[in-house]
Amino acid sequence: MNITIEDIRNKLIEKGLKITPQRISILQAVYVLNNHPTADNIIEYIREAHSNIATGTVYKVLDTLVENQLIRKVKTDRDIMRYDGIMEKHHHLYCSTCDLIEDYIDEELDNILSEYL
Amino acid sequence: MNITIEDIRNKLIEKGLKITPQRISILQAVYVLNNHPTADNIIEYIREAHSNIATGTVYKVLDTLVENQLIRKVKTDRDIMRYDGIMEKHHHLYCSTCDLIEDYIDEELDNILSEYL
DNA sequence: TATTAAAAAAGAATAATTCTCATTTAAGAA
DNA sequence: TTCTTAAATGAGAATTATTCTTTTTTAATA
Ligand SMILES: [Mn+2]
Ligand SMILES: [Mn+2]
Ligand SMILES: [Zn+2]
Ligand SMILES: [Zn+2]
Repeated sequence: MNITIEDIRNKLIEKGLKITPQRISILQAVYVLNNHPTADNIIEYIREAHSNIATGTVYKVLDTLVENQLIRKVKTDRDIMRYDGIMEKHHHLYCSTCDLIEDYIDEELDNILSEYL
Repeated sequence: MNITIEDIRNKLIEKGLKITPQRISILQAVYVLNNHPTADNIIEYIREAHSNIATGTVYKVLDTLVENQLIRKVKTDRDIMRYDGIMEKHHHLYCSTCDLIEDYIDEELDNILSEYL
């Protein structure tokens, strides 16, 4: 179930967003890095793959993707924003020591929370 | 149930902390401002009351007070730390629009959460 | 009163994010 | 295809809450 560049283009098109190499790279990076990367992780990843990209562009594009519900922002205890390409409802297990975020699905917890009016 | 300067001195003494005018002012400010003030709220409040204080001192003292469990840090959606002088266990209702934090006590919720192993 | 470790003052440094503005480009029109 | 232009990007300066560094002051104890 690897996501292709074509899939990414389609996601952008569905949202009526202009297709740019930067947007494709960034969305792909979020998927590939897939453990809630920081903006910096994404910048590093894209620059390693030989294409340069401006820092401001990355933040701008990430915001656009969040606004269009293609990715999500994840806050942690630290002052660095994390990004999440998984849009299905899920919780996070978070270790404040090493700043690791693990996806966590628990229907029982969901039920308890939704029953609590 | 107003907290006096003497109460504040005693709290500091109980924790084995040196009594300084800055520590007294800051802890008092947290109590008086009492709606989860920012470091800046505290600085403004103390400076209005005619005494000058260094920004770094306020952050340092707040950290000391947190370490000694005299106050708590409260994170919000914004990048500004809030401080809480109420040490009894309580939840927070948070409005991300106006950044207001309201204390919230709900034993039923506490029970549900503690029963959820 | 003298001693001294701890605290505070002052202001520079940090760093993630945002902002500004000149340049480039994607996408639709002709 | 070429033209047009609103939108996107690049480059780097600006922002800002917080931390750090160094010097000076002070609270607590003897
Ligand atoms: Mn996740
Ligand atoms: Mn509170
Ligand atoms: Zn860990
Ligand atoms: Zn509100």
